[in-house]
Amino acid sequence: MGAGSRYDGEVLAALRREDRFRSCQEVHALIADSRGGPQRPPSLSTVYRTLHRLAREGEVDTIQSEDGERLYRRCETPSHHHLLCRVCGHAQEVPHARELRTVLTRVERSTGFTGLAYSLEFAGVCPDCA
Amino acid sequence: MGAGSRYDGEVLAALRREDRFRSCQEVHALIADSRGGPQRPPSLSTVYRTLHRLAREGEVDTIQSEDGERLYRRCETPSHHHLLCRVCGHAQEVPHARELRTVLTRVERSTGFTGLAYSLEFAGVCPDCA
DNA sequence: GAAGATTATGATAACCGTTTTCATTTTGGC
DNA sequence: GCCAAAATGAAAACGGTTATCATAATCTTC
Ligand SMILES: [Mn+2]
Ligand SMILES: [Mn+2]
Ligand SMILES: [Zn+2]
Ligand SMILES: [Zn+2]
Repeated sequence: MGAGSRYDGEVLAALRREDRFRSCQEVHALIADSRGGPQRPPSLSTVYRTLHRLAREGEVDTIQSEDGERLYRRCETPSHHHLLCRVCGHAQEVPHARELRTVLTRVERSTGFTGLAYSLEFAGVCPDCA
Repeated sequence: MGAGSRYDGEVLAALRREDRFRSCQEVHALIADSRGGPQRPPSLSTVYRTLHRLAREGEVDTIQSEDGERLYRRCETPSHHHLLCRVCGHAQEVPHARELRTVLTRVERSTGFTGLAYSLEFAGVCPDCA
């Protein structure tokens, strides 16, 4: 059932090229650049389809930029939050914050909501940009 | 310096009509519906401009829906997180979680990032939908 | 390995929320 | 009222994403 694309490897490699979230069009350009020779890169359609599927399969994480662009990143650890540099866009994973367990049960009890989930993201200025 | 629109009142009233995040086009439709008589509603452009400015001024909060739509809500408390029902879309504010102070300083120290900010959102199933 | 069915790909158009443009209308100061 | 400044409406432009469909690659079965 390997319902995969022949470009999965190159797409994931492009995402790993630098530690930041990338748009589909950036990934497409990165793949094109990484091919010196005359071999043609995948079409933009294929990159869109591949990233969409990789996200659905949980292979890549997605966020939405402020202007509605979908950005992708290949994450390493299973449970983490994202920390982004506001200046250079550098992204890194920070370990899951245990304190959120307490918060979660408190919110569940005080509101009556069930099946609670959360999303926590950080933004700041990285050491290089400071 | 009241650089406001003559429709601010109606836009905010539409947002308050029901407790959920609304898109610009929804707000536009709500305003149109709320006018029984022959008086014409504001144009869609004006609603876009008004919501954009109200968000910039901090009068309304914005989030991005999964498909990239910008959604707006008129919030009441100064510091809070959002809790959304996955079924009906109901939104409510939950008080700011103090535990995040600890998390924030820990992330700052362990990563070297400065000027850290966070965004924490909750989603679940509200009592009515359960 | 050939024939046919199935799936992936590429080029293009369609889609849709949002922004820009600009002519017209409304507002505010004098 | 008169003029300048700001707001509005209608339409076009924009940009990221998805849908379409003909073609190409891959897989199945014999
Ligand atoms: Mn991640
Ligand atoms: Mn809010
Ligand atoms: Zn940086
Ligand atoms: Zn509900």
